[in-house]
Parts: sequence; structure tokens; C-alpha cells
Amino acid sequence: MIKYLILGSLMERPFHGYDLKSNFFKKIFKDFGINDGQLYPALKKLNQEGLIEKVIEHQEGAPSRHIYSITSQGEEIFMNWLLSYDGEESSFRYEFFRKDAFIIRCSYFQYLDKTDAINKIQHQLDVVEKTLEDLNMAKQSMLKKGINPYRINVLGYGIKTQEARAEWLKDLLMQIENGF
Amino acid sequence: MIKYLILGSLMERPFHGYDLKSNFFKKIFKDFGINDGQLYPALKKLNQEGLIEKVIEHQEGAPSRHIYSITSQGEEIFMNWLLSYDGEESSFRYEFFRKDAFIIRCSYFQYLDKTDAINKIQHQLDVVEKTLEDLNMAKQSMLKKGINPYRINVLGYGIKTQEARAEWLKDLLMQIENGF
DNA sequence: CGACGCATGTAATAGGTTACATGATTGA
DNA sequence: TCAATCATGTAACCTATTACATGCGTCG
Repeated sequence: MIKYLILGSLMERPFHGYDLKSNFFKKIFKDFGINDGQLYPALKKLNQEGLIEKVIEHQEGAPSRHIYSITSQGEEIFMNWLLSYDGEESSFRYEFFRKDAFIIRCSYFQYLDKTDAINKIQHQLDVVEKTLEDLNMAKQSMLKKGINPYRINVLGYGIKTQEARAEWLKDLLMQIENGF
Repeated sequence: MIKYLILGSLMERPFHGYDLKSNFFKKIFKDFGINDGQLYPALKKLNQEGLIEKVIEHQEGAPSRHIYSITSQGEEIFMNWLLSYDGEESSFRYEFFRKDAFIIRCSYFQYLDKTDAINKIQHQLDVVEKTLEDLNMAKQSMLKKGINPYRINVLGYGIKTQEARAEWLKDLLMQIENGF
């Protein structure tokens, strides 16, 4: 997946590794980073496969930058992936279950007493509301920058799911307080 | 994570591997399976760690069953995990981005022409609506069986997020048709 | 002087998927 | 007879995370 995230970024303009990390992947909203251990080997591999090419830019008094651009072969691979449906079938299987630590725990809240369960749900609600603030701020900044509408809509999807999560948590709290 | 899913199942009653796979993980709703390559080694490891113990039940004309129960040490580990907040902080980071093939593609729909984009969104909407049907049916069957309310609510969360996704997709279609 | 930002990378480990391997019974 | 169900497991692989390693410049 990181493969296509990198190719997709390079469709826009050339990037060097640190640039991708800080400008593209990270700046959209806090905590959304990519780790070095995945990024640099991936760039190396894509370069070896001929999907991206690099120019090394030497800088005085600073480390050299390896500036990557997408090749025509890379563009072709990217566009094929973009039009394909790979990985879309099993969407929901992984989406809300098996990866979401809170939701998994929630399946077992029957083993907690009422107070502990309520505390855990309330804590999650606080996390979600903080997340929503961050996402809304990120959206405002994207709107200001005139970023393309699809990307803003993707962020909008994040907001929508977090809102749904908050509503669900509130409803769950109410159910527990009323003894289900 | 699989570790706690297994321990959590064994809190309810003893299970053997195939039983877990078919009754517990799979039957809740279609396509939610666990693969052998993960389950059996995990059971072995948990047994070695003393968190679960097994009794081998020989059957005539059928393979033996390895029936696992949770130990008191396993229960302790499980309850500690249940009360902890491990993995809950970074929830949204992974949830809607980076794992969801359709959403990732959607960020790059600017590179598709309008018809292709609409087709892809419509296809996703069909998938989501099919998923919603499955989830709603699963919920009905859980209600009939009298399964504990927390678990039904978890399924309800799945339904809620898929409904939000469907609404978002419809809204996106409208935006595109109106030229954003 | 120490922390942080810039900039690159490697190594070890963890987690998960796919494919392979076996073998009996049951139903179409 | 062929496929499916029951039942266990291993091996190879891919992906991702954490930690380690280097080194200069700047700001407090």
C-alpha cells in the first residue's frame, strides 16, 4: 500500500524522503506519520523497479537530498492500480473489527463492572472528540490552501466516521445507565 | 491482538481450534474468518506461556480435538488488558486511512476522468449496501440468540460506520455531478 | 550544552497472509 | 467420484514497527 501512496505523491511533484515524511504524510493532520524503516527501503525498492528515479541534490552544510520523480512506467502502474478494485472487497472485514483496540475490548465489557465500563467509554469519547477537533482544524487549513476536493472529501470521511463513533459511544453510555 | 481475541473467547467456555474458527470468529457474519496460519501457532504459544491449557479429545473416525481452556493466569492477563488503554490512542490514525483501499484511491481520483470516478464510487456504494444487509441480518440473528448487549452494540457500531460511509459516498456522487 | 530539525539509512522483530500438507467422513 | 466439512499444523513470505546509527546546524 505504501507503494501507491508514494507513487501517488510523486504524481503531483518530485519529493525527497524527508519531504514526503514531513510535508506530505505528516502535515495533513497530527500523528499521521510514516516511519523511516518503511519509507526509505520502499523508495529504494521502487527505484530498483524503475517506477521512480532519483537525482541527488548536494547541499552545503546539510545532508544531500535524494529527489525522486515518477517514471512513465511508474505512472502506468499507478493508474492501473487506481482503476482496479484490489483490496476493496474485504473492506469492512478489517475496518471496524480486529484492528480497533477499543472496539475489541468493548466486546468483552460484560466482564467489567458498570463503573469501569462507563469510565472506559467516557475516556474513548474524550479521545474521539479531541480527534474530531484535530480533523476539523485540518479541514479548515486544507480549504484555505485550496487542496483538491477529493482529498478534502477523504478528510470529510474521517470526520463523518468519528462523528458516528461519538454518537454511538453516547448512545452506549445511555443504554448502560438505563440498564440496557 | 489475536492473543486477546482467543483469551476473550475462552472466558466464555472452552474451545478447540476449529471450533473457534467456525463458531466464534466466523459465524457472527460472513467473511469474518481467521486463518489457520495465525490461529494454531497462537494457540500453541498461549499454551506454552501457561495462559491456556489443553485436553486432547480422541474421536473415532475423526481427527482428535485439542480443547483449550483459559487458566487463572490467563484470566488475569486478559482482565489487565481489558482495563488498559493499549492501542486506543492511535485509533483514528489507522482507522480510516492507510488501510482502506477505496479511501486511499479516492484521494487520487483527481487523476481519473469524471465517468471513471463516478463508476468507482457507485461500485463502492453497492459493496457498502451489500455489507449493510449482511450486518443487519447478523444483528437480527444475534438478537434472536440473546447474545450480550455489548457484542450487539459492537455490531451496531459496524452498521453505523457503514451507514455513514454510504451517506458520504452519496454526497460525493452529488458533488461530482454538480462539478464540485 | 542539550534538544530539536534536517536527512539518510539498517537491523531486529512482530504480525499477518498464502500456500502447502495430511487424512477421514459425508453428501451430491 | 468429487467436493465439502472436520481437524490439525508448518513454511515461506510480505508488511510494518521499533530501535539503532550517523552527522551537521541552529536555537534556547
